[in-house]
Amino acid sequence: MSISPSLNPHVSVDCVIFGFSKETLRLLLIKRTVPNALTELDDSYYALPGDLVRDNENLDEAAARVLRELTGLTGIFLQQFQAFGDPLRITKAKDRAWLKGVRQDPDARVITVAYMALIESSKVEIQPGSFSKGAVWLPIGEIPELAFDHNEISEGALMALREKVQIQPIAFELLPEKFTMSDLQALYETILQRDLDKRNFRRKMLNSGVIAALPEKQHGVSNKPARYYVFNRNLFENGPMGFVNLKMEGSFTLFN
Amino acid sequence: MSISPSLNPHVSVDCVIFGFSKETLRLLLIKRTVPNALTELDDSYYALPGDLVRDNENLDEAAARVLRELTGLTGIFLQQFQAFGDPLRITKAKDRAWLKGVRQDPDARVITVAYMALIESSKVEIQPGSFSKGAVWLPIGEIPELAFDHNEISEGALMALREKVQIQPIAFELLPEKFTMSDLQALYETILQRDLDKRNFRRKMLNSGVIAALPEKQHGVSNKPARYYVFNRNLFENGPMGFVNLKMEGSFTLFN
DNA sequence: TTTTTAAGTGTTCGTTTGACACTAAGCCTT
DNA sequence: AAGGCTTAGTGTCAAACGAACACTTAAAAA
Repeated sequence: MSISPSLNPHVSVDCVIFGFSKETLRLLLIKRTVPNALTELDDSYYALPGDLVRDNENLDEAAARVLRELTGLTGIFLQQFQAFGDPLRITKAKDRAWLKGVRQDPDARVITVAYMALIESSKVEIQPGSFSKGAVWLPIGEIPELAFDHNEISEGALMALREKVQIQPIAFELLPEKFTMSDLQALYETILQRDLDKRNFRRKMLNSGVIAALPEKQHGVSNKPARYYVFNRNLFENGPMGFVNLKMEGSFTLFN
Repeated sequence: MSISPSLNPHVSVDCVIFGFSKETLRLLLIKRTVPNALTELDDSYYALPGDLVRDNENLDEAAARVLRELTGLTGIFLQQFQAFGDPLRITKAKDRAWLKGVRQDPDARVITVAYMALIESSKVEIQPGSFSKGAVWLPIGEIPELAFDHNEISEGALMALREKVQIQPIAFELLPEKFTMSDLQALYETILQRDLDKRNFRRKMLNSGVIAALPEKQHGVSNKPARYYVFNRNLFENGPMGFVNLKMEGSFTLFN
């Protein structure tokens, strides 16, 4: 290890992008292909979308850019949750092979600031571009070995999400505009990994004032049609640059 | 702004060190003297203790080192809370003057990972060394303009502390081994900036099991002597490298 | 002995939580 | 048309918790 200035650590942002579909919480991961695969190893693997922070942007902007370049979306719930900077982050052979194709100094250390994003997965249209070698939504229970320390980062994001969701009404970011109580409950149950009582859940949600009932109900379902609800967007305000911040203070706790 | 590799951002850690004395919450700040003060400006100012992260250490280690080099203490509650990386962090004249004396490339951007530390302030003995130009405990209500974006970082730390303290029993880190209920309540009231009901506070604390009564009471006070309590250290476990992690899960909420 | 100061103590009421089981509405099948 | 299937939707009660509230006690000082 040199101490020359050129080996200052690189600083990147990585986005742990959560979605919810088919009753499962999923992560949006990108497929990396090692450019010059001289090895016999499988030459592709998954990673969190991320990029080096550019000279002229701050960390939030860098994360928003990564998200936009991959999904085309802006104004998404996006929150920094932890910085990772172990000097031994980059040890896997595949990681080193990939870096060689991409960086001037593949031996330099990388410190990454991790963000979590919550998006309604049906909104996402993967953008053509450097990320688009292939991006997939993988259920959180089926995440394979990822690049670098991205497994650890994903775990951290999930833990942070579980905590957040019990304090602030942010889970709605993962649902479409209109949703049923059952949708919402299934989402919370998936995130928290435990069953919630239906009646208590409804009572709590309705009393809290974070959702409002629509006159509309489901159509064409082969059972009693469920009422649709919307999240009460009055609780939100728009932050400095397209970010969404919660106005609501405290007082949103859950169940059982 | 160049894009040459030598202008990779620097990565530093900064420690927001909280202490509690004379019924006030305080920050431990260091005094910086601009080496070649060619200006007429006052040539010293306060900053958060911090340092560049070294090649061979991870972020937690760097923060622990900064804390140790300044205070001589190890095994302190120390927790990362946010990374700051605005490209315009370094604009003040004093900051630039100081950097010129210290860095090879004073124009390079610095991204800092901020930690908060909770220590019993009477334990601190300021160590001789690079920080020791002068270090002081300043009440959080009387923090002057600090270096870089350190005011913003301190504010963030205080907000993070307020949140944390309501969820996990960490405030004890700021008190001596033995303390009275009134000490404890005064601490919470200071952190949360609101009054708490004495009887409800006692009940909550005792029922929660996080403190245990000692047989011992105060001596030589000119009023009814208060009982001493200790924090129940069984709730803690020692983390990988002298860090202290909480075992306790959820279920520690406060009042009013 | 009285005064001053801070410690210590219980109860009541309203709210919130958690446990729990049946009816309603629509489609599908026969 | 009737019955079956599936999911939506609803209320009550008991226990725990939270908030409000005032007097007595122990020690030193005057």
